[in-house]
Amino acid sequence: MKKGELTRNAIVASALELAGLEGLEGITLGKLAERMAMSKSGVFAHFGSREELQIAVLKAHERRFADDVLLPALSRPRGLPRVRAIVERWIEHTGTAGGSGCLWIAGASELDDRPGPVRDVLVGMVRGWQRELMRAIAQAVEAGELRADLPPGDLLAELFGVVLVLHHDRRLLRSPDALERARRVADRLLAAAAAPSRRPRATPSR
Amino acid sequence: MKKGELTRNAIVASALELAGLEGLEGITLGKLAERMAMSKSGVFAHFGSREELQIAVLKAHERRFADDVLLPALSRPRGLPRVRAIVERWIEHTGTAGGSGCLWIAGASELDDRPGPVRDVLVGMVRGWQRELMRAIAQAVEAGELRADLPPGDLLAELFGVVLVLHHDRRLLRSPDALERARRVADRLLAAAAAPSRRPRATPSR
DNA sequence: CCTGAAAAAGTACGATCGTGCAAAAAACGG
DNA sequence: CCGTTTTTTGCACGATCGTACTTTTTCAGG
Repeated sequence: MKKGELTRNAIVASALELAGLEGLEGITLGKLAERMAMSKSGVFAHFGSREELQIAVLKAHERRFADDVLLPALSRPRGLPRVRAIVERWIEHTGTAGGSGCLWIAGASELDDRPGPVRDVLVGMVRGWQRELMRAIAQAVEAGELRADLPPGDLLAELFGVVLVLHHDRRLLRSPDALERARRVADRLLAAAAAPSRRPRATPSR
Repeated sequence: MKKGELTRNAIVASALELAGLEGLEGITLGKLAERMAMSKSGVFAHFGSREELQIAVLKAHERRFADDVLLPALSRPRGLPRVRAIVERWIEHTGTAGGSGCLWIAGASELDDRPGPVRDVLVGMVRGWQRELMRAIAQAVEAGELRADLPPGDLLAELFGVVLVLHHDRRLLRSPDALERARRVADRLLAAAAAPSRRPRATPSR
């Protein structure tokens, strides 16, 4: 019970890479077999079906995403600092992931009209991530660091938008300044959502 | 020189519908032939290749997009009202287009790593649209209705983000309140980007 | 080293894909 | 109505796809 799991992991890793390049639907037993220098049947045997493989890839991405974005931020004090850390790492993750884009974002377009278990898994993961970020925001609101008078879902959506635009502009338009713009806009959004400090210095500019 | 163009248009229309359902890569000569109740070769003959067909579909979408979003807004006075009209219609277009999503957004994910003429056409269209919106924003800045001290590209990105989130949440997560949230967030973003009025009434709420 | 189990390969299948090419059908101008 | 051009069909091709099965190779434990 050793060799099997080992190559299975190798296959998933290779498939994850391939998916970043060609999308979830681009994962093909043939291409994967060639990449792994083994037979199609050999690859297939480790997963009962292609869908199972795709799900395994999604799970691998989830693990990597958690390691890159969420876990490191959890060591920061809860409240605004943690929210900032999450957003910062999220942007970094999306804006630099070696060529390959975020599987969740790419998968959203591919699967949004294709019902099935793969779609369900993806939806669950995205929902889970949104819940996680929402929780961090709620803590910052409780701590009085973020305004309580605007829906937390709105801030979540604004930040999500920054990441989606970053992904879009970097990958489709190859815009070189998408990354720094994302950082700038995220900062401004967080600043606008910050609770007014005790002594508000009006227009700190100038 | 009549019948040909007629069926060609019908094919493109059907393909546009299909693309909204299955994505640009989901356009298949077979499926299209079935939909049109004609032979694969009959469909194929009107376009020299599948890529040509995809490009024709992209152009059809562009025309529809211009008719729905840009043209009606051009009748509004230039400046902030026109910007507002564009954003409003853009959100409506993205948030209600009968089930089918925005081809540009869906295509962005499919084509971002697939070089070729189709990708080039898509990039050109998106760039053109951004330029158009940027122009409207610049006019509002010139008119003194929007602050001049923040990069116009930033506002563009923020608004683009709203639309991308709307598309994502509606189609993948089937979130029922995505549309109203998009309107709310867009309003807030525009308000935040508005130039401070002569006599600023602080916090008009309450 | 031998043996039973696990992993990988081999092979075949029906589908569907985009595309070429020759034949047929339909549309059109005189 | 006829002849020509345009539009559409029919058929074939090589590729690739996911999957079911049988067989071979590789591995691990006594």
